[in-house]
Amino acid sequence: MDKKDALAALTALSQETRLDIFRLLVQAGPAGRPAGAIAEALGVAPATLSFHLSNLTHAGLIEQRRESRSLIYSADFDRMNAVIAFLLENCCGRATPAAVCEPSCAPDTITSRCG
Amino acid sequence: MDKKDALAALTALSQETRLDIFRLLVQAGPAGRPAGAIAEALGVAPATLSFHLSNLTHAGLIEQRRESRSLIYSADFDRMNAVIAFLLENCCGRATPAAVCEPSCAPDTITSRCG
DNA sequence: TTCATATTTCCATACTTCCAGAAATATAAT
DNA sequence: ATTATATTTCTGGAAGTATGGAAATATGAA
Repeated sequence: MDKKDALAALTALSQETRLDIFRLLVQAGPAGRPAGAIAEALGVAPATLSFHLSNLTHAGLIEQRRESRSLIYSADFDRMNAVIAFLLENCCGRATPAAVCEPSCAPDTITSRCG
Repeated sequence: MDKKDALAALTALSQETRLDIFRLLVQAGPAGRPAGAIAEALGVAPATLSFHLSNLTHAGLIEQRRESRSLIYSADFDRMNAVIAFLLENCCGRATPAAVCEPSCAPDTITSRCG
């Protein structure tokens, strides 16, 4: 991940509504959540939610898929790993531990380790 | 670290000049760097640098101390650790490894480990 | 095709952030 | 005291971001 991508991710996550959306989707795991359910859970207007979902998507932090009439959004865990790796490498002056981040629905599969 | 603090840190780091400043200060280690040297290194106007330093300070990511006429800024590594811990806990659905982040000038003292 | 549901795009408004010149403040040297 | 150096605060304009109502688009059901 280069600086441009990291800045985009940090910008996306530095807004309260978007951070809330992302946290919700992390909890939801790979199954994700339809836009409507996110809007209801967080109490934001549909147009506003759409604006923020678009922002998170362009930052590469979430993915979209259609299921019938619903658009399902889910967190991109690999991308979030890359963001954290960038921060560790560039803003902490040390090397990155492997795979620190996993879907919460699969806690048994955590593979992180430090060398 | 609560959500409010994490948002402040993410907001601060999501701006290119401020990310550059912080990276420079991480490289500089606990010794830090005077404002003038940062301005020169990054090629930003003094007033602009001061604006960004103030922003980073309020976010808790850097500290200031005076040495004669110079104001020396340095990265707050503990705070950066807390930001990464927040991201791991809240945006990755997993627990935090201990102390992932150390001053680059003291690589021998890295204490990180995963449980 | 007609209707309902789910979501986005368009638009205007309100607000925030970035920037750097000019003036102010703090410290130190002569 | 006067002068020089280092940095911040003040200021205002330009640019970017957030919000939500209304209209448009996409899908599916009757």
